[in-house]
Amino acid sequence: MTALPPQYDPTALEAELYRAWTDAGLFTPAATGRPHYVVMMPPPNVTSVLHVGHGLNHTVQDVLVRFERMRGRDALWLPGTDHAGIATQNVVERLVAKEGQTRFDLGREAFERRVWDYVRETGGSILDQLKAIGDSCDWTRTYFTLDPGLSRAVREVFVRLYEKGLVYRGHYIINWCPRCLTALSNEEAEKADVEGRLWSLRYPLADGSGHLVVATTRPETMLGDTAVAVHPEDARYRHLVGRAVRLPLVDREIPVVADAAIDPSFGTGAVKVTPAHDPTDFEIGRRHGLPAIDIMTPEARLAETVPERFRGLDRFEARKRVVAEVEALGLLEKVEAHAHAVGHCYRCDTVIEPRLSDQWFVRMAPLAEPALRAYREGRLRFLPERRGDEYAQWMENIRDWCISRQLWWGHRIPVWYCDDCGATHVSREDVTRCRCGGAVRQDEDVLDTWFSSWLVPFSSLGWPDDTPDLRTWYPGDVLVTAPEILFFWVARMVMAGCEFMGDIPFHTVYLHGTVRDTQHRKMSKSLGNGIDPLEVIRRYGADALRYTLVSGMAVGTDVILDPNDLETSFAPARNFANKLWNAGRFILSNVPGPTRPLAGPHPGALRPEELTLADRWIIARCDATIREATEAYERFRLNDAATAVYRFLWSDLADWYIELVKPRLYGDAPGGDVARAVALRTFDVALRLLHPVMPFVTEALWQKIPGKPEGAWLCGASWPRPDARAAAPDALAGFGVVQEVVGAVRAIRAEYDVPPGKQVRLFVTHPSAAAQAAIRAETGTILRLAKASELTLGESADRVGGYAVLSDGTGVFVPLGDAIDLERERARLGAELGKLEQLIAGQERKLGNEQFVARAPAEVVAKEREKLATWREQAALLADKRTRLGA
RNA sequence: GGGCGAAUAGCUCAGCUGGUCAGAGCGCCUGCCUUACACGCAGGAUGUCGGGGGUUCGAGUCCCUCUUCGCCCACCA
Repeated sequence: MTALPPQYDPTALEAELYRAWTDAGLFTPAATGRPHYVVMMPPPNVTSVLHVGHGLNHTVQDVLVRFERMRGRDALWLPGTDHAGIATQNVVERLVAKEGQTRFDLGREAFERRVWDYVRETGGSILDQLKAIGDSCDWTRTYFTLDPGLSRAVREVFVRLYEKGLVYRGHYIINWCPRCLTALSNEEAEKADVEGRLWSLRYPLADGSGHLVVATTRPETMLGDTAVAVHPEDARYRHLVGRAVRLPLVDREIPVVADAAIDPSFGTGAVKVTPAHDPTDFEIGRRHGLPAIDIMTPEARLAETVPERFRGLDRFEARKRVVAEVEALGLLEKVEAHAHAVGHCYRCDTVIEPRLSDQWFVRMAPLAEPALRAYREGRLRFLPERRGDEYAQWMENIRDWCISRQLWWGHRIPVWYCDDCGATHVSREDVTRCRCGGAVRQDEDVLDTWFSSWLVPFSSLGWPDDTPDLRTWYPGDVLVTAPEILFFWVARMVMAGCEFMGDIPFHTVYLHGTVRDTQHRKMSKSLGNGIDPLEVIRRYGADALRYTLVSGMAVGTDVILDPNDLETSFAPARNFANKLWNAGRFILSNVPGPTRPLAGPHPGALRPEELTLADRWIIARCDATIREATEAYERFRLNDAATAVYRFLWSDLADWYIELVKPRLYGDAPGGDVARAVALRTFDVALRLLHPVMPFVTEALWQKIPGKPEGAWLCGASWPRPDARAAAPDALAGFGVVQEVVGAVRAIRAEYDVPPGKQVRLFVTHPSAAAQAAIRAETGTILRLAKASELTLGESADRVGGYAVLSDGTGVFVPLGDAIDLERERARLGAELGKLEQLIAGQERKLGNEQFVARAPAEVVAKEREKLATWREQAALLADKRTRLGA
């Protein structure tokens, strides 16, 4: 075989291996009829740039898919991109702004073309970046949520829900982003705690008999007040209900109404009512027939409906102005600090303005019912389990979904209005003319991005047509994502699956953690604390990135990485890949051709009596690792799986088996063929077990395995199974003794500074029966690894030496009289002891000084006392050592 | 305001159904360029398992409480 370089160079191999896998079609499953394993990739935004969050999410998915593929399931991981309405439109709007224009300058059609150009130009890059991570998804099925097929599914769903009465148009208070100029769903309005203020304002009674005090966090909205509300049972205000107050600044008379929605214990128990700008107030307004005065423009500036001096002011400017004027009138009762939650746009973080408008909604309760049932009946499970409660809680309190967006980028709402007869057409096909013959115009709005992504488990497979793909791959199995989109996407996919396919789209939802920095802050562009996965791949390799992410992640916990120290984070995994590489180099260079089968009916198979204790031990360890890793992968404990294989490869195979088997591999030493067979087989197994996590380095090595079938890829190879015939659990204990003996001698050598090249004699005293057998079986190994010239079972005549007791009580004795220069060693110890005694004497003087003890801070004194104690202990140890050397 | 997590070596974390669980990696200390690997090998030090109380023959592991961080939900203006 061609010599492999001593350092693994990921960049030289990864791209080529990836191409080989795709060329071989390994990621495109054939529908063989075997059990399938289907994972829907959370479609990244088409404009997004790969960040480490993708890295984590995709590594987890890829590990699971590769594992199940090797287990023989038809594994489909279906990739796609999301048109991401608001996010993408914002990106292009910024580009247009650089040219000094707005989308309104361009006009709708031109702007849409501009977005399409942008998407076509840059849209694929995120997918290419995913390939660098090693994603084994089926690129032949890649979709985009604005593809014709998926767009047809969107229309079909809209029309069907409309026909069932589950889609409706309504006039309500919705969450409005004054910067994006669109309505948002409740989920898209992220609540954030804000340290705000609560202003108490006096509203004079219209008859001049006094005033009412109302409290508000948004004083500017008073310009749109149309009532003051109190609780009907509130004795303080009962006499005022039905009377009127005079709204300051506006000079408008508004009624005092009684409404049960008011909490008498909060503030003064009297509330200003602004039906056009608050959901609760809107409901109160409805119940009492109050007018709703919209006082704001879409940009959240004050509108024509307020007194002239306020018009055009930004809402926060207006707030200051209103407060100032109220105060000038002597009507500001008080201002208090007030912490409360305020909605922010999840795309641009602008403070949400509740706004009254006409929007399209989905009635969700009927859709939630079967989705909730699936969870309650255990057909749908969550990892970690507690996330299931969040899901259930959300489903139980589900609110209608505002799906219309005042954007230009997205699926246009399939509704046409006739201006002549006023008819509304909701249609799967484009409508060009009304029944009445009049012209029609399509609804200007587009649909929420999530209105297309909630369908992907089936729309990506050809729905609404009844395609073979759909029949084969629906329902899927596992959904892997971050908890942030549990409601946006996961919960809604379950509802859509139940409604349109009659079955949930996956049975398991695995919600992994978030990648955070060492201060536990989420990594983000704005904080500048991100880690660029491509840089990590460039410097350490994709395998190192993957291994680091996987091993840092227990089920449901976050992954903490230091963006300022990639070396600390990623070098260990890179080192592991290199270790694997070198173990492979060694084994492969010593195994020139195919080896004998380990066990079984084959004529050349190894016979049990040919195996040494060490052979049986490594086979047993290998089998145990197969069980451990397999179970861990099955239980989504990817970190445990990674750790198990790491331990086996490094601590067992490399540190022990390879070391001890060397003499058998060189030349024509006896037992060489057995050693080669065992080494190759266990190494092959380890490569398979590790492949899901580190696909590249394992594949590169596996390609060199002698006897590998022509054209076979580890990526498509079978998952290893424990081989009961070759397994030897008893060897675990036996070889454990061997390891302990070697370890004990090494420790003694280190302790007494025995020169590295110096051979020692070794006595094993009163060994247990099992220990005796093990030591006899591997005497050669012990002598070599302990650098001992002879091993005697029994007592030694020497008195000077190092002694150790093993866990089973077996004693290990190393005479040292002839192994070290006793005089020199005694002198060394004596010198060390002398230095220490001087230090101790000085310290004792210091602590004997009453001035010091009385005046120095207590902690300092304590620290000095500790030092003294430590030195005394060290001195005692040195003295003991010297005694053992016969001094 | 409700609900839920987490606090274990200097750092990042394992420790799943109470009894070799006091661990791993990194870092640190001491030797080694031993012909697979110095991205390595061998040896070593380090923790009142957040504080307090309880259950138990026995508790990082169960219960209560306190402290500190984090997450989800919520129309008290």
